[in-house]
Amino acid sequence: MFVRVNATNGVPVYDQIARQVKFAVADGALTPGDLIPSVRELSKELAVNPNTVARAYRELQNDEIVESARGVGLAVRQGAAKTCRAHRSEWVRRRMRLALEEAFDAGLSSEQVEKLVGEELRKLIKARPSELNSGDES
Amino acid sequence: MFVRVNATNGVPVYDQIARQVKFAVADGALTPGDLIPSVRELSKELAVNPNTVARAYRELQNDEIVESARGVGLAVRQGAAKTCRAHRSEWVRRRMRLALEEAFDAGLSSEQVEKLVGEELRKLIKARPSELNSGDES
Amino acid sequence: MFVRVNATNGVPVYDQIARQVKFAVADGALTPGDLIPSVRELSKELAVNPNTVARAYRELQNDEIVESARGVGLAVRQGAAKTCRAHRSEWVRRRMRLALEEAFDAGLSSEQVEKLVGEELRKLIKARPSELNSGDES
Amino acid sequence: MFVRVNATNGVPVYDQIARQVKFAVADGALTPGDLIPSVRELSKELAVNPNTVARAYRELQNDEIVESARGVGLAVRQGAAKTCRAHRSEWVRRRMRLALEEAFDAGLSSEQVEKLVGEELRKLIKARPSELNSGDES
DNA sequence: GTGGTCTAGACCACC
DNA sequence: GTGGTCTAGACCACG
Repeated sequence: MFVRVNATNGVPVYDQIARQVKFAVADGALTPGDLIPSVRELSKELAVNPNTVARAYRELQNDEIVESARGVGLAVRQGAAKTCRAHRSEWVRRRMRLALEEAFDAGLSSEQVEKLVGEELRKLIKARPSELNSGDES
Repeated sequence: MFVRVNATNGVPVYDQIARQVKFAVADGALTPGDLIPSVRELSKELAVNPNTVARAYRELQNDEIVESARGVGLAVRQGAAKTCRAHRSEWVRRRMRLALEEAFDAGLSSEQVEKLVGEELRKLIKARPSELNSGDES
Repeated sequence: MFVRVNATNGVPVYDQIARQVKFAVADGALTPGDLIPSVRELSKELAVNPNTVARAYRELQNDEIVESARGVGLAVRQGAAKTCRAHRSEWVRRRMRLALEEAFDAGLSSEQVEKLVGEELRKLIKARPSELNSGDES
Repeated sequence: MFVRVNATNGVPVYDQIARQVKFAVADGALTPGDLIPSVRELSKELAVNPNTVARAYRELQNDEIVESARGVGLAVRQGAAKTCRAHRSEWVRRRMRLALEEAFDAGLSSEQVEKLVGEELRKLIKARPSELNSGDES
């Protein structure tokens, strides 16, 4: 299954779920017409309350990623992949920009920031050598 | 004044205050013996609840950045600059690592992440040309 | 075929089916004695659960629009046209009144409502020039 | 108070609340900077569960009508009036268009629809003579 | 079986 | 005091 939640990192569980579904769509792991796991199923699998999953799914409907197929379940909408890639891109960019701004606000020079980013990036690439290439950004 | 807070960005106000004081010390804008603004003064200036400022100052005392000069106020401690630079460095690194990890978790390839970071970094450097060089990192 | 359903617009599918059969009778597209499509036939054509069609047909029997012709199917009853026209009229009126009430509840003035209704009405008439005149209202 | 809910008309309570707050902003009854009633307060007044109010308020935040002032409450955002008038207008229009489309789909001629709308409109205006003029539509 | 709404109540962080 | 998150469980309409 494509969803994994961490209940202890402060990020709301419903948010983690919604985001991971979006990323799965962005990657093509879910394609238009696919049904996403039922609320009850996923809530059992993740051992969280069904309402929490329902809340994540509600957000996916608000964002027009998914639509309700009456009495059947929730299906990925046409064109969702594009939306999801855009969301993902935007989201990652925003997080990155925030981190960089914080570094500058902390009083570091651009050289210091550049050096620090490079170091952390290299560490992470070394730690995750097996990254599969995924959907390109819009 | 060296403190500016944003009440609507989700970051706790007391946290913003404490951090900015630390950064001011790291930069040498505050040096050992300097008094930091009184709780009432700063709370008035920032239009913030005095309890919030008090909480920030409590954290600064816990972290041994400032100490109470009885009857006078709170003064920056000897050796605080070193501590603050270490805090700053550690904090910025952690934030950066988190942002990068999130980017990978979102399914981006290392090339995509590298490109994106570079873009955002260049944007920010252009937007803030007047960065003063500040204390080097431990 | 005179029935078309939209599974994603929130209106119950069985309701859409029942109503459209009634409207067909009101218009004279179905006349007393005509057999309506079998449950299995219609369910296959609409790609809908047979239970859903069955439920629609049950309502039509309750409303005395159709009756079971044993071993043959369901047939439009004598006098059904009059009933259907009445249902149609009542239903349309109720929907219209609700929409208008909502507009007032939203805080619009009667002038604003009048203007808005006129605009939408003109748009629709332009978009559907080929309306056939149908049964007059009771 | 500017909110009144009807728990028996099928429309979700949280939806009624969110919409009525929007309409209050559209009308200028709430202006930017105003705090909307606290979750607990409104839930007590309407005798509904606090979570239900919270859900309505969450939607208002998603729609950028309102923003959280940390520890203080939810405040109407700058520019919300414009957004709210647009939402209101769009919403009323959509409801009206649906009702009119339904009338045509039911097989009525444009003359019949026009007549029917006129009748219902006159009835309602007579029943609500004291409509105050409110914010114009964008 | 599916999702949707609502209630009741706990716990948290923040001001 | 404020909102935010999560749990637990009930009830409903739909297929």
